[in-house]
Amino acid sequence: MKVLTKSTDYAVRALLVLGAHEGEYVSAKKISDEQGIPYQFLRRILQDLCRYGFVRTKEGVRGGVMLDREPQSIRIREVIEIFQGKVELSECMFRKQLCSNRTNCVLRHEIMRIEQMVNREFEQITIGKLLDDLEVLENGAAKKSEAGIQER
Amino acid sequence: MKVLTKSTDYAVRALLVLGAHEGEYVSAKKISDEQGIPYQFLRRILQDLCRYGFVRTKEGVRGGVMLDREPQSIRIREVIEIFQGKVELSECMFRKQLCSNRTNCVLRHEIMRIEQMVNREFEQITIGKLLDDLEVLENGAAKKSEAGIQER
DNA sequence: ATAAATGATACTAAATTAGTATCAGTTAAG
DNA sequence: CTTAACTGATACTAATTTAGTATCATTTAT
Repeated sequence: MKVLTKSTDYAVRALLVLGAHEGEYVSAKKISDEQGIPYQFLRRILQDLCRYGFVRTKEGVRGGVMLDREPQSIRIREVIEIFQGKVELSECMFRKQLCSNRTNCVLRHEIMRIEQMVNREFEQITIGKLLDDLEVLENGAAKKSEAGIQER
Repeated sequence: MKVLTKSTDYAVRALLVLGAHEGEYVSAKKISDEQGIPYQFLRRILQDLCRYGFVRTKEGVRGGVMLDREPQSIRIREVIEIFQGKVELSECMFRKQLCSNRTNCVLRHEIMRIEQMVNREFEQITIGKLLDDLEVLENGAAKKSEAGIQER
């Protein structure tokens, strides 16, 4: 049972990189190299993020991709929904108006409950929050930044 | 994002049927017909459930499958693990001792938290509990049992 | 003019999930 | 003592989803 696909994972990672460079255009090439994400795959992901208004792009030399929303406003749930669709139950339960057999219903009910929980959780996690976590991590690891050393 | 596969869904439904007939051998054929589950598919699922000790089987005429554990002791988490493996994160995060890059770590951390939640939930749902829910449903639908009809 | 970028989109490959088929062996019952 | 109703074991195919590659056109800074 895998929760996140590569697409979602890569998208989040790309958004984090962009969040760390707000206001700048960063090229897909750079993100790809930095994060070890297959270039063409990442390209498509970024195009999707653009279509959905998460990022804006600029063509040509010195172009690239830039966040187009506040990091704190970008919820992981949204990202998951773009690349994996809505969290849904054992789907069998949807087709046929309402599940024809009762045994189905009871499981369905429990699963819907759990899925709502999961959705609420993913709703609370934002790119902004993850960036904060990242910062804490970096500062903990080695308190640099005194000399203004930029790290990865 | 699909939570349960057909295998798990079918397995749970089969276990519910068996739980409703404790102490009797029920044939795969009957379960298949009753629940609309592809016969051969169900057969394999039942064999797995047998290997893992959830049910016992009896060959030959009048044979079939019977629960081999208390319904209340069978946790949905166990069933999911048999057919879908452990609930795991975006796997990319496991390979390589610990995720090589930091951006990975922060998401990973959150996802592990959520997955633990989900696991705890699925741990709480048992076949016995679902059977109880079912009973409530049925009684609500048409209150018989006044005449002492044994139900489950 | 050219190199560095994205836009759009088609294609392939790999993995997972779902479903089918076959044959051998067991057993109750007529 | 045969037959029909069962499971055991396992191989196979099909469908779907996920992952990754490739190509060509267009834009733009230098």
